[in-house]
Amino acid sequence: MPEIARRPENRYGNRPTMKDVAARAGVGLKTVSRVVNGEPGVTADTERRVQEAIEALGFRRNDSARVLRKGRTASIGLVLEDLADPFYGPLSRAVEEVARAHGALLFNGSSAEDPDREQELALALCARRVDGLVIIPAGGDHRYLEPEIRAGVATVFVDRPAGGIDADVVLSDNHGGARAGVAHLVAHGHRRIGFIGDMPRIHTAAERLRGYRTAMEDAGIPVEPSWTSLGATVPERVRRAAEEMLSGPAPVTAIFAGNNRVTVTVVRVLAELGRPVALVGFDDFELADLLRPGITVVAQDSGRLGRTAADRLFRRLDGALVAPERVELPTRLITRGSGELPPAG
Amino acid sequence: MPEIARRPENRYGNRPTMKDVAARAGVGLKTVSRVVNGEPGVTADTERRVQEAIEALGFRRNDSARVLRKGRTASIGLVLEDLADPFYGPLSRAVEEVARAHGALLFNGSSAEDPDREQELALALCARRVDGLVIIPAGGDHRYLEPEIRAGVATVFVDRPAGGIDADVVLSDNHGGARAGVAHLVAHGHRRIGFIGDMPRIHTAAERLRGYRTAMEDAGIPVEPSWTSLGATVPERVRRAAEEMLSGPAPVTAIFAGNNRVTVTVVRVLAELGRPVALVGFDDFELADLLRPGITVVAQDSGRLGRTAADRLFRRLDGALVAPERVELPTRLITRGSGELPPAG
DNA sequence: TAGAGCCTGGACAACGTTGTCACGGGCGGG
DNA sequence: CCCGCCCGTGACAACGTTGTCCAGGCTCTA
Repeated sequence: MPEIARRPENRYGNRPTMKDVAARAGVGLKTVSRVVNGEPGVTADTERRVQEAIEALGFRRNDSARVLRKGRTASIGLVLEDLADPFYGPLSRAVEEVARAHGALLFNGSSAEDPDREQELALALCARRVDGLVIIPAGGDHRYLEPEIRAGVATVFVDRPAGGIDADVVLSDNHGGARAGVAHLVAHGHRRIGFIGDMPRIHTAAERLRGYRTAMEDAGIPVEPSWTSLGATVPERVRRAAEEMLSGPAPVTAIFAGNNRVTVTVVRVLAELGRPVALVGFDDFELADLLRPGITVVAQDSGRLGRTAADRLFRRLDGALVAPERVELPTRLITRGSGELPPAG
Repeated sequence: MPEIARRPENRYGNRPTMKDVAARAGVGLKTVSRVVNGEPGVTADTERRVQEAIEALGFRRNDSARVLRKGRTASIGLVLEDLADPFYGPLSRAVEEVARAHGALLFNGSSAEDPDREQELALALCARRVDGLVIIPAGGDHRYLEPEIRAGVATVFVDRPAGGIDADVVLSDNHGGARAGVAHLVAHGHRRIGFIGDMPRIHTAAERLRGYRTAMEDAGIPVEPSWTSLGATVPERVRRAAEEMLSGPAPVTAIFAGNNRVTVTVVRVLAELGRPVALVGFDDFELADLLRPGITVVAQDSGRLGRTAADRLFRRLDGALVAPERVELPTRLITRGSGELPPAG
């Protein structure tokens, strides 16, 4: 009966370990570890022998084992809504850069705006023992993270606040931004101003709606129910909402769009309409300046959101034991033409 | 002398382990493992006791240790050029979805078009023992991955081919796409056609240039050196290149733009010019249809690139021992107006 | 030249999990 | 009624690394 190979054939495809390197170099295990980690206490000659063995075998340290031993994984997790959404690209990249500066790798996952999936992802990342989490909440209840945070997972929420727990949050000034955007329309003579936004269970959507209402109240304009559309932002629905507001005996003369997907659809509707209607959108987007007219927007800096959040996270990992904080970043109104159109009719 | 705590204070923030759960439930370690993993052979009563202990302690399995024992990490790495680039968003998301379907998590890193950084990232991921890698090459030499691939890391290259090693590659038909785009301009009567692209050391850029040359040759048009601009795609340079081609006694009447960043800059230049110049761009981009004229593009499906690559990767992980293959996905010409302008002058 | 101290290197345990195996008790069949 | 089998359970080793500690040989000084 032939001897069965002891090493299971396909663990890491039978990778060499420090033990193998040590055997080949004729030194002890720990000496290899020292060389690999650049620790002092190894003579030049020994080091050379070890290096040669490493080269020859194609050894690469198994960071999984290292992690197990050291207790830190040097990795963080980012849970966002959709990697494919241009808004999250710069945010994601910014988080990555900060992580890189701290020698950490980044796990990335999309919740697809589904609270269950967000939880599943976040907990899977915790099981991997990421050192920290940056979460763009999809759900409104994050108590499931309580044991994790207590156990030391640094956690920062971005773009939307956490629900039910006390944690760091980095937000844009959605209320103030929307208020300023709508006030801008008012300043240009509009009174019948429509608002098309996302489901109000999403915090940013609710805040922007609130900003709209505040601005209208500031201007002493009572808001007609038909001027407001909340709900899914699939193009067909936005299109229908816009068309309804723009028809009838007293149509709106300006629209405030609650996010970039809405803005784009509204631009399409207006292009077909022929009649000039003022438009201000929340979120900047590429090429907004190239359209005719250029689209006036309330811009938030998604890269800065990510950088701020990641900075906070690593400060916490570096031992800062400050109380959880809520940071609100300012928005910026960029005028390009569409928001400065006078009311028609 | 007080007893010093045995448990180092801040490993995983002193998380409970299976051992702790076992002690609390009054069962053996392995029984906890069985419950956690849903293995059979545990009575309902025992299971209940274990579950209670898990809840009470807030236990979560340490997948790092699990990985060490099992040899598979259920994670894959994606090395791309820039997460913030809209082209990579859908690609990244597609890879993530496939990974998710296979129960794997996704590491994500940007090489910033720097070969050293690509290598550093890829090797860091290998050290974490990712099961597989999806790489969008920044460099032209990937022999550094040879030992890793031999050791069993499934590797698929996307968007650009690997250098120096035999591995799976998923590409767009850059040559054919560019050729078709330029031929489209020729068909609309243009003969003096400019090409503005990226550095030819980037494979896609070189292929698209080749496609341009093939199309010109097909049409029997000799290419003037001044019609071609290759190099960094920072806006200022593209702008200068475009302005040069468009001036002089025999300016180009059409421009083929080698990627979406170039296209956008060219659109800006043309908008300022006032004179109609035909334009076809490689890569589609959002809102291309809303510009006046709409921008005609050669579109590639970045999501499909990612999906195809990830599918291949997991097929390999599932044991398929097929030879490395080169897959080329078709591109699609989308006419929107800018490519159908007749030559001016 | 002898003793003290330093410097290099290795043996060993531990990290938290899973695979292997053995043990004991209950039950069914002969 | 007894034997054997199966089922539930737990002890133990192993995964690959790092931290601790000790041994042995060297150098430097008195």
